[in-house]
Amino acid sequence: MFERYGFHGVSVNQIVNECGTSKGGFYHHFASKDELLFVIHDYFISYALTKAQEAIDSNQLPTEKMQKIITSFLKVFDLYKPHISVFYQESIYLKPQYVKAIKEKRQSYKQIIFAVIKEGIQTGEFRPELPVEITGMSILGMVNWSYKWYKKDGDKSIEEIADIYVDLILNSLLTDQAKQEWRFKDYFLKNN
Amino acid sequence: MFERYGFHGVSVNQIVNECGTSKGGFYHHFASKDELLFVIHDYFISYALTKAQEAIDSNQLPTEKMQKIITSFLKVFDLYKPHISVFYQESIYLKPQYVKAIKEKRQSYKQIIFAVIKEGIQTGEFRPELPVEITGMSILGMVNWSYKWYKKDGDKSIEEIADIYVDLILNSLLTDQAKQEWRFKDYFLKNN
DNA sequence: CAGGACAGACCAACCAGTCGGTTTAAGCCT
DNA sequence: AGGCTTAAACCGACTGGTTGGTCTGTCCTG
Repeated sequence: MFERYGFHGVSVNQIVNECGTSKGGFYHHFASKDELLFVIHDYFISYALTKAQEAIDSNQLPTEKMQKIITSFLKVFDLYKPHISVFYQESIYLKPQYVKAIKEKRQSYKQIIFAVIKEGIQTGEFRPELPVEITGMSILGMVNWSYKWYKKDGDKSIEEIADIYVDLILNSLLTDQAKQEWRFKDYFLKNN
Repeated sequence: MFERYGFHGVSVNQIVNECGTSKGGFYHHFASKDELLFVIHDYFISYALTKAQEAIDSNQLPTEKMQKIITSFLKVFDLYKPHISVFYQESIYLKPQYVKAIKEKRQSYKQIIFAVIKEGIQTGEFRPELPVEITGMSILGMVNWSYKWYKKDGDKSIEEIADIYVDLILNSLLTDQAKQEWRFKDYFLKNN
């Protein structure tokens, strides 16, 4: 077996070749390959966190907050697909300091989602029998996974996908009573 | 910077050391590291596929089929968590022949889920306004992602998590009419 | 002419895979 | 039962090649 296929993610040599630069240039700007990966991750996670924070800081109903979070979450995949793909290929064996920093930001995002679900249950919009953590993780998983299949030139735009996800999620979360309220009707897909 | 942390997944040396065997022994049983990874993946994906196939071959309502698929899907994470973890760390740069074989099995699984959703829409159990592919991918993502956080000794058992996921998914899928039918009541969480 | 930006040869570490040799154990003959 | 044969199981030093990172030096700009 002689064939090799480029084993372990993207090497620094590949990066500098495709950028038309050099090893020296690269290490002049980044302390290590780990740092580059961290910066790439920070770029898109910061966008997601900012948008989610904006949503929960607003004076809106939990349903509306959830809609805004899901929509901006999916938007991240549209804006930063390349960043995210690099990161998911490489992320496993970063130095502990970088892993820590990344985990903290992801933890914050998770907590925002949990907080909205809790608030929605308190206001009576969301079903009280739902366990906050598992429900939150299911939402995170459902949306996060879409980076694996979403294509910019696919059948559906990111906004259309977001509308579908919001419909699916709110159908799971809202109480029967809340679903019948007029103010929420715009969040559901039209029954053709 | 001298420190190294074992960069790219698990090396063959690490594997044979921890197994108390040797390079020679390893390559006596496997043609390549790729083949080992393929065998590991095939082990758990075959279980999932078999269970899902059993579900759709049964003479049951789409709702019941979906419940069986989700439950067995989650069970895979309980049974094969180590296999799955190894695979997700390593999978990116397999030789094309292995990638092809793996993608085919994953494609089959996807098609089974799509088929159940289609059938459910045809029988009137599931909401006709839902797009089959996106809905299917959202279910796949939601369940698949749980390998990242599920712990055997966590708060909730895999069966409890499955019950919650089935509730969430069926609340998204079922029509208002179907939800009120007596025969589906057991699939929903109790309203305490 | 000073200092940041960049180039690329170079290095030690590490990787998947090889190969000649050794151990183990089962089958067979007497 | 005990020796003989044979092949599979297993070992680990070794190889060719790639990796992340370093270092010396050059270029460019103020």
